Amino acid sequence: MSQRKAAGDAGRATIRDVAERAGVSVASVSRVLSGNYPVSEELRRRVMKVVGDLDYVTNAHARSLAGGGTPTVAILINNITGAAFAHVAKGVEGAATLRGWLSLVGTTGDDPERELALVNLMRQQGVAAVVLLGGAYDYDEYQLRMARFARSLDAAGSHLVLVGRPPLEGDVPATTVDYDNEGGAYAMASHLLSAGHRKVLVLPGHAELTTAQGRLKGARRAFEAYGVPFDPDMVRHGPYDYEHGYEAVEDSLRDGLDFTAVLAGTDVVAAGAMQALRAGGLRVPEDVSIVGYDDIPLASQLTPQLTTVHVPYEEMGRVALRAVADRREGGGGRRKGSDGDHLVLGTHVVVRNSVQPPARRS
Amino acid sequence: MSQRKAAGDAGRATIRDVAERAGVSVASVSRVLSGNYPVSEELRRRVMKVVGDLDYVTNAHARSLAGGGTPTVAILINNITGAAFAHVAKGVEGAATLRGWLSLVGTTGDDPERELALVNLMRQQGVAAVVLLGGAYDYDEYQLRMARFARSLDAAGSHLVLVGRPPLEGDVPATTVDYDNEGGAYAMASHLLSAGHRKVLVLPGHAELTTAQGRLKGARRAFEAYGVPFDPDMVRHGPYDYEHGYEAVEDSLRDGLDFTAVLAGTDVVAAGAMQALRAGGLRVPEDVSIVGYDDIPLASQLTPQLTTVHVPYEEMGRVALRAVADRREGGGGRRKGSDGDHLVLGTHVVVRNSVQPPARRS
DNA sequence: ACCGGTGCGGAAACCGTATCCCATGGTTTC
DNA sequence: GAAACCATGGGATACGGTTTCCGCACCGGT
Repeated sequence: MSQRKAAGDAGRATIRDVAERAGVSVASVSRVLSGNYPVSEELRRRVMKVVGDLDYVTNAHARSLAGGGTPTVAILINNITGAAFAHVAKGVEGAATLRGWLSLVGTTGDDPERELALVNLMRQQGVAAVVLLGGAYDYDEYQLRMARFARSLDAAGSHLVLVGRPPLEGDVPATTVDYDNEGGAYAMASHLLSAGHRKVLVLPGHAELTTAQGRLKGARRAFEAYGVPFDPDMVRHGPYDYEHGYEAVEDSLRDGLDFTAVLAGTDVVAAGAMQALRAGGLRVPEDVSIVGYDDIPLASQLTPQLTTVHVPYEEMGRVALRAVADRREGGGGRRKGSDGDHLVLGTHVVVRNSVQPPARRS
Repeated sequence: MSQRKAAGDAGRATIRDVAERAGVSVASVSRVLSGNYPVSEELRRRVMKVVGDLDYVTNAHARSLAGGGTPTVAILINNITGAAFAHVAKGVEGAATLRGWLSLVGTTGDDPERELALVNLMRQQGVAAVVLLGGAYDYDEYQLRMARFARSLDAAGSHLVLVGRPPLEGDVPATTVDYDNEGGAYAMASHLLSAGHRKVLVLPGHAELTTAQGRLKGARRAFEAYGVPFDPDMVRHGPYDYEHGYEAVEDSLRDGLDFTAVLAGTDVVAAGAMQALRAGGLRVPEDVSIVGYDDIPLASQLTPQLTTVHVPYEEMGRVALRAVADRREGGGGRRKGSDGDHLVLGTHVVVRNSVQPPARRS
């Protein structure tokens, strides 16, 4: 339509508008704003005045096209509603902000299709790194897919960070930030065993989920260490949600399963289990003990407060971001599997009030 | 360094690389990819082959500079850890994804400074809209600040959406998606009153927070409607967290306050209150009834399950995004305060097991 | 066989910013 | 007093795409 010169025009002000109005060159405005070049006080004043008047902000797209631009991290999360993930996200975000980085959050809803789309989207955005949160499904296809992602991102100058899942096999350009999942489960199960429990209902999670596998394995090892036979019939798999905890216990009670404790794969599952026990007329922890995993706020808000395994989610987020930042600054030095590509954080049992020595039961 | 032509070069592939390798022009590649221009089958095939080989994705920055680009919504949230906010975010995200929009999440940590920085950051990103989540602090300065944000964004072709807080006063270019906060509180309080409760401890939240003010006002109106005098001493203000709920009840018990029910401003506050009551040797709901507000998953996971007010958080998110999308498509027709700028969603009481008629107490 | 139309590919002009290179004027140095 | 220099500001170009405008072929019609 019009010559786009019109004063009160719509659309945002450009650096050119500022330059023109201040009677200086575009380059000068850019320099005043980025401040990486000597400028006279007079010039700075004049430019800043106009910037204020026009409420000008630089166009981030143009800036990053031209080479500048603030680094961005993308956080890919299954479900923004999950407390544990939210804490990791918080950690990443906080650490990113601290360095002036930007962070995006995308949710995949557990849909591989959507995950693919998001990774590509992030690649388009030219993000410095993509942080993938949560346990992985242990299919071969999944491994391949991730390896492809990693290479793809790497080729584009970006980087893949896996948080809360085991590292990829082979020589894949990705960083993993993990926690001692199996160790936590071992400690947690040991806690129950040393309290005298022998009949334990185990709700590790989905059988194909790496976190569930690790937790189950840790528990198993503890049983072995205590010389207690591990009964596979006492294991019920299912999703990490309240409903599963509830139903698993409900079913077990109906089936007449004999147990004095529940080892839940997650605090939320534990909450469901607790509710089902109550519904079944059992007291916690007098009749049945319960332990969880994750140590989300919910754990200390339940009655009784839940004994659980603390996972340093927020710190994992911070560590993940630091890893990316270091790699980016450190220049692309060593690349291949030299360690530093796999960080493992510790876990520990938090003892609260949901465990007692087993009472005699029917 | 080198002439940037080198084949296995680092950095992502450009559209030029694709064109060259496919033996066609840059324009043709662009056309094949955006698909808004007729292309021969042969050409499409050749280009797609190379795109696959090179694992090429378009540079989002360049694209949006050139006019195209996918619209982006920014979600600004106080604390990503809050369940209610997370649900709104989920709603926004879901609706955005559905239309192929992108969404960012930023957290302000309740820091006005950071909020300002984020809004500017989003302005730089050229987002289609900025969605601000959560109750507002009712200072005059805050109103001014928001009005400035709104105008700033509007001038840049973006738009401000306020979710879960009352609309801005005056003629400000912003959309508000709100819920019937006061009505919900009115209904909730009525529920307690009709059960026979007359001594109610009220924990509405921070006195300056608009949501807290609305909830308090609704409760007050219910008391009036029932002809029950409202005792200001029975109101304890504080943050919307578990600790506040716990401490408020703990203090009230210590002070010897006489109450048969707790009207909490939030489910999380209710959870804290419940715990404190138990710690004080009181049963819920036999000795003291409790109600919450928000209806986050926690509410139905507590024991007893919490009677609360359902707020359609996720839907609010969807509605917020729809409002933005409509406005963007509908062309900048009407602007000023004609309604449609303020949407209000309904709330309703969800009755569970945390309320009983009052028992006789000391 | 010539002409107009149609369909498709190419060259070039932007989009808004950062930066490289050069011009200029005043200051320091011999 | 002239030459070399430093501090600044301006002009031009690159970044990676999209899109408009053109031109070239190839088609059918007369």
